[in-house]
Amino acid sequence: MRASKFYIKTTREAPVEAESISHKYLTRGSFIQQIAAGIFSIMPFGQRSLDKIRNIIREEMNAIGGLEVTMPVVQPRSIWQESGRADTYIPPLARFSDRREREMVLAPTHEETVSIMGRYGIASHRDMPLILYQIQTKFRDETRSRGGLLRVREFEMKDAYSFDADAEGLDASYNAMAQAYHNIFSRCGLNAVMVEADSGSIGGKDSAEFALLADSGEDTVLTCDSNACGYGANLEKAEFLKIRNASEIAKEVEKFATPGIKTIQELATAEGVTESKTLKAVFYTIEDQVYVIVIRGDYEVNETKVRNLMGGAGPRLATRDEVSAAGFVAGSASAVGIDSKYVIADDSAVENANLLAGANEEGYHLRNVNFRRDWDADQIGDIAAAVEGHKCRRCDGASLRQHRGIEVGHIFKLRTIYSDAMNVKFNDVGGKLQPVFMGCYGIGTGRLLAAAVEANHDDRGMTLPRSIAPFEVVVVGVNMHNNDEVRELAESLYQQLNDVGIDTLLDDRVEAPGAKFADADLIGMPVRVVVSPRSIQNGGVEVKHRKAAPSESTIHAVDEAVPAVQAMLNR
RNA sequence: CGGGGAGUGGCGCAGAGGAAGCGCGCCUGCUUUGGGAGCAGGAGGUCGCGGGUUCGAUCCCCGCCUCCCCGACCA
Repeated sequence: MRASKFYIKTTREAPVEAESISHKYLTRGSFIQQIAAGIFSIMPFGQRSLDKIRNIIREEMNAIGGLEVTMPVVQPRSIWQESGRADTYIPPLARFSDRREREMVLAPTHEETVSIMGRYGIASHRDMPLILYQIQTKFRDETRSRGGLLRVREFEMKDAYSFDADAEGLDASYNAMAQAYHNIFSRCGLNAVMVEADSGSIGGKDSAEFALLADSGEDTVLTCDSNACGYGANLEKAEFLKIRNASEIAKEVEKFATPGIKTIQELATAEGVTESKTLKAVFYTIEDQVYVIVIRGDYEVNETKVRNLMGGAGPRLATRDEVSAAGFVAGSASAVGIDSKYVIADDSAVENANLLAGANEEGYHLRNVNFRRDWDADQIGDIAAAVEGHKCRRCDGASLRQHRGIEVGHIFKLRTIYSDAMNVKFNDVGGKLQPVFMGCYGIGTGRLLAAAVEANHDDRGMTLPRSIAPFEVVVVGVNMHNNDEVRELAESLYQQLNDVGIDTLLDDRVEAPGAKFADADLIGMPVRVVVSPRSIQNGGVEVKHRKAAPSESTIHAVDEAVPAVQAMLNR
């Protein structure tokens, strides 16, 4: 490709609203153009990088037997009613009516349509395993967009779906997909970690997320410090080892005055004990009912874990009015004297004796409160949030470390939730009708590009790996428009590089050399070849890797230039 | 959904109740040519939209729209 025929509209300055590195560089490099909040056009440079990403994904999907399909963005709402998600997936689901007043949605994901595709043809265990995938546009109307392509409303996703006859088959498909994902991310220059995750609104059982650890991410990921252990999970899912207090004989409850004390910290300080000797009471509303959630004072509640414990209903913090209407005294609240139906407890709260708790009376607390004797809960489980420094539960010792991360991929074992709802069934070996075991697997292509920039850049621009940079090599002809020798050599080199299959851009624009160098660096041309009167005088052409300093170029004789470029590309 | 901020040529910004400006970019010509060149001459704006106040509003007032950032959190 010749730069004079390409659409290069780089700028020195990025729009003020561009906060993240990837947003700035992708905008300045004319890869993307914003149209509305969370809605972008992809420009020619961006298109080239995304095409390369898509091809890497296709190769890896095809390698595990995936078959590419395309499913519709616009779908009748009725199929969402069939799966039961029409009413549970409300905010992100963009709806409209067509001219016949038929209710339509813009697809945010494709479990429904792929289930319909699956049930059309899967009749026998012999039809499986089957993996279908597509690379296609999604729309989610809820998420607050941010960071350029990092989080958008309209986005392209590679979504794959597996169909298997049983749980073992699903495990095999899931594991093959996990390996394919590792391959994809490493080929795109990303060191992504696979961590356990909550399955959220997609549903299903096991799920894992692939995260690029980066401060610009909006995900929180915890990993075990021990390399041997390797445990990792996102915040919604992460478990940790709860350190129990030393066991004690239960003592008599004592009520005592605590004027002005409202917080756990104040209470623990006033009594001269650690926060682990206290019980914290927090109020959540779940389906219009106020619940008191009890957790040991040194831990925090993880809402996602509460949702899962309560069967998927969305908890939210109760309002001040709801709390007082339910008869609780904020600041001095506890589960003591509360009907256990409305009490949810973290296991940390029930495993420790003689704790401090609110007296449900303004200005009073209780000493020596004990589970079962003084209060009870119908729902008990792990609902505590892990934070940096907590001990790993997997290896019983090492500390958990907390990171920010960009979620670049997510894989789920759906099992039979969609096949049951959507009637995807097959005859097993014994001739019995069984639901299909499904899995689903997603990668956001645009986010992957943005993440790759977050992970590969310097102060001059992007340093994307060869595999996903828009071009592999740029040949810069210095003043080639008015120097025949330079022009002929640059043209010849351009031809030779193309002939050996290297994706090359010839910068034949009438621009000052500095402008061409600045653009090559901004866009992140992996290898730069300079042809100029000076290079010719020095014996040939200059070859430089993008990551090398501007002074670190090497001169190569003309007939050795192509092998030198190939060697540098492959290093 | 809550809180904060911002809308002025393609991009970055300034501006004042009375004839819309600067830098970058763009066009033409000349000069220049190794890290975003110089000179000269040009093109390009419904000052987000609607209403109000005023002799006069891009500026003041009211309403709306859009975009960005932060928070989605413990009583």
